[in-house]
Amino acid sequence: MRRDVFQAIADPTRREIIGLLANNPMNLTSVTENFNISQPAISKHMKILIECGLISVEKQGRERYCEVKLDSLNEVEEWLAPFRKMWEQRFDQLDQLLIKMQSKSKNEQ
Amino acid sequence: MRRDVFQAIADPTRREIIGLLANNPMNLTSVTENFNISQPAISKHMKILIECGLISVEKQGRERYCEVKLDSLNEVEEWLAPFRKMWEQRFDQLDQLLIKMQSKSKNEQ
DNA sequence: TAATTTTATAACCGAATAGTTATATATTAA
DNA sequence: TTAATATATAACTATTCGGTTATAAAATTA
Repeated sequence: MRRDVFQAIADPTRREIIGLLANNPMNLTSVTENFNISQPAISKHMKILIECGLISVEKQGRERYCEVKLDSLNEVEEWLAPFRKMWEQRFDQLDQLLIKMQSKSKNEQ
Repeated sequence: MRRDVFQAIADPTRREIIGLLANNPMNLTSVTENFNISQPAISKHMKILIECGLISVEKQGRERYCEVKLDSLNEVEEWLAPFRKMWEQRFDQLDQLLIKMQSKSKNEQ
């Protein structure tokens, strides 16, 4: 079973759970109340999120408080970084081209 | 069938394909040579990548030249952005705490 | 102690995923 | 024209995914 951050955030419900918990940590029942799926389904999503370090759980009596571990998203961040750099570079090149074209048209006036 | 960028980059082979093509565009056969899976398997991955705008294909004779569309990764970037912000904020708070603690220990000397 | 609440787990189901092999269809080269 | 090359597609398979219901276990409340 592949179990990594990329696979974890592929599911829209899990992305929502992350967003929900980033704002305020809460227990599993509260998380469940925010969705139209059963508690076991949420438990399963949680298991995946926990297994790849996206969420941590603290036992408090019979409840389990769930919290997002934001730094675990770093793996995605790092994969994305070089592409963002290339993308920005392209924009810079486009900018320079536009500047060149503008100064050229000025000279022609 | 869900088909979005998050699901597309969930597969490690597809992430590799994106990385490969970001460096230099190439045809499907060349992409295939970089992996230990069959040509139809690569074709299927390509279909998914094309369908969610991560890759564009240009027909050139019997070959198909494949190119990454970097801006399509923006969806991931945008989802990640607020979390990165929160994450940085936490570091800032930690920094401020450390500064406070340092100045306090200085006063105590 | 009995009832309630919170969570986990088992067993199941249909659909999706990631691969395979075989084959068809263009296009190019001999 | 025939052979070779590049790609697409069909049919199949095993596994995973995302959900369900039923039930168990642990902790809390009445």
